[in-house]
Amino acid sequence: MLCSCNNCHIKTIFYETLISNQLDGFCEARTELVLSKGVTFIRQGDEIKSFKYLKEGLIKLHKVDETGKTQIISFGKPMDFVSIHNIFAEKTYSYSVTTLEKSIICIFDLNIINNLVKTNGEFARKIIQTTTRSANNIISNSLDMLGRSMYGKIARVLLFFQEEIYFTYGFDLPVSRKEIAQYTGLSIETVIRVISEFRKDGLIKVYGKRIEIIDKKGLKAIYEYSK
Amino acid sequence: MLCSCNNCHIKTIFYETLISNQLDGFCEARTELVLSKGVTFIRQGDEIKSFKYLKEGLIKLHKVDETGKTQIISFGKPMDFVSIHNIFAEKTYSYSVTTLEKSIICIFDLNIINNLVKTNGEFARKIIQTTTRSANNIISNSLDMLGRSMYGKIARVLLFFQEEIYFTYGFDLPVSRKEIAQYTGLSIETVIRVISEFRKDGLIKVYGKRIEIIDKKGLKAIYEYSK
DNA sequence: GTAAATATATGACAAATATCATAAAGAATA
DNA sequence: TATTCTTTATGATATTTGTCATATATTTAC
Repeated sequence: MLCSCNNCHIKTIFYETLISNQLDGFCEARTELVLSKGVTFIRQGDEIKSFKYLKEGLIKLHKVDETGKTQIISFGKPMDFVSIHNIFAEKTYSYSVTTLEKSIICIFDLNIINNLVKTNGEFARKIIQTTTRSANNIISNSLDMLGRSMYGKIARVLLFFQEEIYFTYGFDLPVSRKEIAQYTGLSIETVIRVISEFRKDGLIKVYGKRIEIIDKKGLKAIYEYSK
Repeated sequence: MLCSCNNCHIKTIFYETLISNQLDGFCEARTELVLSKGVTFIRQGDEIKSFKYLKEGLIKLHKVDETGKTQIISFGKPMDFVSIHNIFAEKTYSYSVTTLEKSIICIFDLNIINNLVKTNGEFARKIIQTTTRSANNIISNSLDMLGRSMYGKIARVLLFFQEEIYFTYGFDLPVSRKEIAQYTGLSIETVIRVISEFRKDGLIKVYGKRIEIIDKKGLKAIYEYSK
């Protein structure tokens, strides 16, 4: 069965808003794509033809600015809408999307979604709600970053992976120091140095990509007092 | 007549998507509010009861974080939806809104808008489009700021007021140096110093709040090469 | 498996930005 | 008008962050 995943946010929206015959057609129109780590499956400038949804895995949204510098906009986790920030507003993507781990993407034809928005107001309302929340998250994030020192920025990144992605104190960082630099706006060396300092201060243990958070309170304090 | 403003974006959406009897009821339900400079008409934490639209003037969206520091999120100009970023997603505002100049706000009851979204899919689609575009602007803005030096940040602010608000090379800055600091994440002294430097370098003339852009190309070059 | 490329790490130094102090000008208030 | 408060301004100095150089470890390509 195609629409059988547990905890599927979009399925929940469908069940809450669609009448059952709409739901059936919808599930049949779904495509599932299994992608390995490091695959760029949406490219900045590509025409938007489908609505994508992250079922499993981890992704990054990133873009290249006029000067050629790469910036990471945000990280996406399961149940996130991948393509929301442009899909309803523009014809092409203004950013790229790349998997950071093996991921499963659900793909719906854009016309079907658009049609549902047009013909089902309750569905539309839910979509507005979800896209707005997601955009709000990105906005709070960048505003937050803008006001913090390098220590606060790095602490936030580590806490993000611990609290929102892996839930355990030990985990393998899915991003390189360079990618953390692209996300925080810091230089690579600064990122490496701050991680080293955290290690020397006994806040974390580091074995290459492997991070173990030893003193979470301390890390959180650094984050909070870093304004 | 209540719905008689030219260039009203929301009226355009209505005309394009509503049938005429819906439109009539809508215009009658509208309230217009004239506010002088410096009035905070939406407060962080307030319950969201209406949909607000900036007809004339200039506003700032701002918030206070946990540490008590004020941040300016964005500036709003005529035809901007004031309340979009929370209205469909949350029950209360996560930011405040204050006039920077005498402004006129159009107010619609939230229930009416919500009803239209539910019953008119084309209207819903337009609302999604507008809110998404606005959120995208804020996101590009903060990402852009994150990657620039103090010179680039200040140049951007000055160019913003010239290109998007006043259109003339000479204008009165509607914000204090302190507010520019809250917007850019720089310290007040740095903002003042950079403006002074721009003046000493002949890029602008400064008479208190009055700014005259002398060398726009130069300012733009500083902005662009400031990554 | 070896070579090349990339990622991590650290030191030394330079540049960018913040902080503290002080002062003058303007705006708000009594 | 005098007084207080806020804003703008600038210097001196400290702190933060970036750049360049170099080294080792790790990954990728052949």
